[in-house]
Amino acid sequence: METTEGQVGGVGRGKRADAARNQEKLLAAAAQVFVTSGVDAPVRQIAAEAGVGMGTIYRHFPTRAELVVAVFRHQVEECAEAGPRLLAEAGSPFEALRAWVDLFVDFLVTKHGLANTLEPDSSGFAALHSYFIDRLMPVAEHLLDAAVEAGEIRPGTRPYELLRGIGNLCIGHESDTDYDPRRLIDLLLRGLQRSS
Amino acid sequence: METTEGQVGGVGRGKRADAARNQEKLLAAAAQVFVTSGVDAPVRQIAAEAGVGMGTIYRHFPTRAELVVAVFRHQVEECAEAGPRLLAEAGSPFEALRAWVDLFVDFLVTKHGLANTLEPDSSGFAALHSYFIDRLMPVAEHLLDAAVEAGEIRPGTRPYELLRGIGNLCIGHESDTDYDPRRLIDLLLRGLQRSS
DNA sequence: TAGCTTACGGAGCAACGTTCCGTTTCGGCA
DNA sequence: TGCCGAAACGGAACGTTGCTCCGTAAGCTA
Repeated sequence: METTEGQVGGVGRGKRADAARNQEKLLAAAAQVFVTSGVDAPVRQIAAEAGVGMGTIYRHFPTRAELVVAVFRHQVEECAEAGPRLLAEAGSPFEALRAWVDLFVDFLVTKHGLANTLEPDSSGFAALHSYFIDRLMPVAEHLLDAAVEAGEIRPGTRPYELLRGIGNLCIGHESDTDYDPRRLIDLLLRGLQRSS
Repeated sequence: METTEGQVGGVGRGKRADAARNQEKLLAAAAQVFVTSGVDAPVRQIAAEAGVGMGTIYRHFPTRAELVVAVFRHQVEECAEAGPRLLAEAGSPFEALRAWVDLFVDFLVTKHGLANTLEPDSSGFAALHSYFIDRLMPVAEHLLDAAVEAGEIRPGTRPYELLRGIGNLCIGHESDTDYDPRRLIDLLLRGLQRSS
């Protein structure tokens, strides 16, 4: 599951200088292109934007998903870390859950087309799915458990399903001004609450 | 919005015999292929199954969406007609709404990949989206209004959003045994209920 | 600086949706 | 019955995609 070398982050320590440079260029170019054309942008376009050949992009990121993961790693990480913090700060576990879901939705909604890739198959995006789930599901689980514990929501909701549901609801919000996923997600959260 | 001639249903009245025959063959083949390979099946595959050339399929159904619409028209119609009937039969408007949503979900869930095409853009599937919305939104609206009227749910939920939300939640349920859209849709409906 | 290793670039392949047009078939009319 | 224009057919061909492959270029080490 490695991106290029043993561990992530260091871009290219130990690699050849040009390889490290190109990896940086690719990450920057991809981030740029994702903003304008969405995460489904043609690989060629990203390569062109980076001034790099097709071979290079696939050597650094054998799968599109790995490129996407690399680009968004930071933000996913932030989102994951926000979970426990919100739990400590917010007035109640449920409020923490709500705030965290907002964060997650913001993330998905601002990344053109990201939500569509959360499905397990999604033609080669499996790695992306795994990464999201691996990193965020424990956080969601923690928040849900706390809210159950506090008696604010009914037990029985699966963290995985909640994440996928939220991801799904965020699909296609762009280019459709009549559709605001947040309202539906709000309904979902209400549905979660203990109906006392 | 016509499929081939002025009105739907009659397949090919007034057309040449071979044209009518081919349209039938295409509908049958498409229905068949959709079951096994999903609605995203390659056009070539449908043409081959029908024993027909590429040109023929595109002449009859200028857009994939129109083919899909033609194939599922019956079932969409049934679903639409079930709305008022359920309202009359069920114990309460909310129960009718729930039953109707169940019907809708069944429809989406049994058609491999159909849910994915409900987005307004979805690369040429715009016609499909329009058809679904045109036909089903009034029904949903009616049910929602009745439930609001009866004081069972809070007002303010847009029928369009509800339909799209349900559609979205149904995406990707196949090939993921851990994901059951129905549980989430149940949450959504709970969230709709007046929290008295 | 020589030479081995690593990485680069883009031509090339397969699959797809869609278009286009030469060929075939139909069916009304003499 | 035979003719002929219109209607419909089939599939080759085009553009676009993801991805692979390998000859070439660059970097690093000794």
